[in-house]
Amino acid sequence: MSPPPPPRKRRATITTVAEAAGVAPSTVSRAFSNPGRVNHVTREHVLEVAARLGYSPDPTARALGTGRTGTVALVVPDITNPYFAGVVKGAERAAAEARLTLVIGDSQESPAQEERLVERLGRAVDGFVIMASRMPDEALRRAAELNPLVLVNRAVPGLTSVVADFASGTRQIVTHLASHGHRSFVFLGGPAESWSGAQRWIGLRTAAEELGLSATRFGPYTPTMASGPAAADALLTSGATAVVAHNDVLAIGVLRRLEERGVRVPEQLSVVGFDDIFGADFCHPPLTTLAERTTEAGGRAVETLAALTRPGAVPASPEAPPAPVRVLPTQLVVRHSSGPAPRREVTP
Amino acid sequence: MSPPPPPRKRRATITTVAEAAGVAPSTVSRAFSNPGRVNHVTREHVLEVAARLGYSPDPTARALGTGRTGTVALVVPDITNPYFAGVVKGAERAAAEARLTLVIGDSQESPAQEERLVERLGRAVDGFVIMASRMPDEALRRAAELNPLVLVNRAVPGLTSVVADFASGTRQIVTHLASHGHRSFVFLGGPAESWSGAQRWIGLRTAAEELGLSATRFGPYTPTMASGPAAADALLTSGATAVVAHNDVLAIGVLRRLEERGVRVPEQLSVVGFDDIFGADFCHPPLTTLAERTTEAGGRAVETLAALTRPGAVPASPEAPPAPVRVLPTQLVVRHSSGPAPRREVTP
DNA sequence: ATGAAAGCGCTAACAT
DNA sequence: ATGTTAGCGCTTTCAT
Repeated sequence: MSPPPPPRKRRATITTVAEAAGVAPSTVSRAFSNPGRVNHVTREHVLEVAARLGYSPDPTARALGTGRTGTVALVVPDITNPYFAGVVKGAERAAAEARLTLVIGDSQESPAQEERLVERLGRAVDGFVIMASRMPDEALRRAAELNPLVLVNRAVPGLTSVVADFASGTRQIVTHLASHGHRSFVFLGGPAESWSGAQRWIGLRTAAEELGLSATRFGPYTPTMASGPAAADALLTSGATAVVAHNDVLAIGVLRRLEERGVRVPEQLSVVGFDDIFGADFCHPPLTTLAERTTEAGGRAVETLAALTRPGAVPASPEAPPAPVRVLPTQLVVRHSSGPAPRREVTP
Repeated sequence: MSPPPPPRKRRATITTVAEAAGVAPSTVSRAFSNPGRVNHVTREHVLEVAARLGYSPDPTARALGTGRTGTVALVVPDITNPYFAGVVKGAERAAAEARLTLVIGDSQESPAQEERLVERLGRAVDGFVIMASRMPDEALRRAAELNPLVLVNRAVPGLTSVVADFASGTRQIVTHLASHGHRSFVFLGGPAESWSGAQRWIGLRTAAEELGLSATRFGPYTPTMASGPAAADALLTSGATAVVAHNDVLAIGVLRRLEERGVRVPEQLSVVGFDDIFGADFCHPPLTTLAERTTEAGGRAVETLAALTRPGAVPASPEAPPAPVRVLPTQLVVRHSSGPAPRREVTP
């Protein structure tokens, strides 16, 4: 009944290798981390012995001395959300290029869990890229004092970040709707802690005002498909002709519910999402949505982080210049979930 | 132009705290990791000082001594594949229950990258759960000698694992097809290194034989939507009436291509997938697919791992009993992508 | 109950 | 070019 005990082997250490090779531990160390400062032939020899013993340097022990681990962490609010796939891919590519190991942490949409993760991983990694952080500004600033850190889709004064151009994106959405004769729309809001959610709403409202539409916010809703029915039902009582959802998974959940309830999209109701996730192009009908350059965002974020963690970088400087925030373009992908506003019954 | 230097703060160490609290470092250590072996009031005091200084023990340094880090790694072949979402969720729940931190590594479908990851993370975590490993048996065995390790959807003699019941699952699929009058089907194979891919094909072929159908394998195909067109086109030339794809994302890719080419599903062709991923229920038509208990698999895997990594566990025992493999049931979810075989032109 | 000291695996001066 | 030594932050005997 007890788990089987596969025999565990003791790993070779630098001392083991040193003895077996007849050299000092420091020579072994150099052979691995400072080639060029050791004779070529002894290096060969050491490496060979090490290989035979199955030795490889312990990054943990190394880190204790140097403070550098060669690992960076990407933390996301919900790895289950296909939205983050692009960020992960981009981050992986950039990490590989910078010869960094990437680990992923999932905060499960919980600010507390996110803090715990950052706290816990802080000593084990060289830095963080935090995607769509739910942590309060203050906590983020504190974290940034302990570890290099770059934010994606979250801006905090003083911290470096890469964000999508929501101002432009939301304007594209509202313009699209207006051009189809919609006079108003409702926004299905996401989590209260979501910075990008806030940006989306601000942008939407501003654009609506400029274009003379009226905008109403519903929610907040958890951005999962399971929230679709509640959101859709709320929507239906409002008589809206168009709806913009916090993100695509919520939008798809809404779409499903509308279909269940016999509401035709886009004939009776237009729906627009954010993110252009896996599935947005094959749901029914295919979803009009604002696409971000997530892969690029992930890549740029770890590139920036890599620069921040490179040896020479970042001695404590009291008078730091404002951290740069890099803005990435967004693009509205028009599919079939949005179209002309339904005609009103007008008495002639 | 250079990245902004946010001033970095030095973390408090056990010594800092000891001095500030007027006790020895060992007392601080005990206050954190061995309460009960320190006077209650001094403990309170130490903890308070530590909090004031923002101190928390460095898991890395701790690991150097104890060999335990409180972290486990989940490695997956492609975090981008929605299939893994369930495993991740289950693993997270179980990790939280066992008070373990979970990090995720993505091997990007590369056996080499997977090995590198395991090698690199080996010292930084207490153990691994490796999902759908692409590594050769031998490499896996070697890894298991260095770290506790449990496999998901991969069986290697001697190693502990949790796997889906593909024998039953594939029989369900073939029975479903046979009951609809299909006399043959083609299997769109996945990556050559995929153990579960192999199991799927073996099961399919066996069941087909028993039920008197004929089965043909195509591929291998990369299990992404991008492979859909090639797979679908190959399929079309074969005149098959039914197709079983390596997984859902490939199946959905095929579905899209078929729609493009005007092939009606399921009237002209039935398609079945594996995994029941996000999207399988809202693609067009909704996909018939074999559902696994991925969340349970992820949960059980880290539970098992947690048991394996618990202090007392697993001293090197030479004569280990065969490791248990736990089999989880599978269930065919019939949706609208599969149905009766098209009638053949039969001359009477 | 607490302190002192050794050591975990490695790197980085400092010697030689 | 290589060996010696002193830590890195923590846990853990062993004393007291």
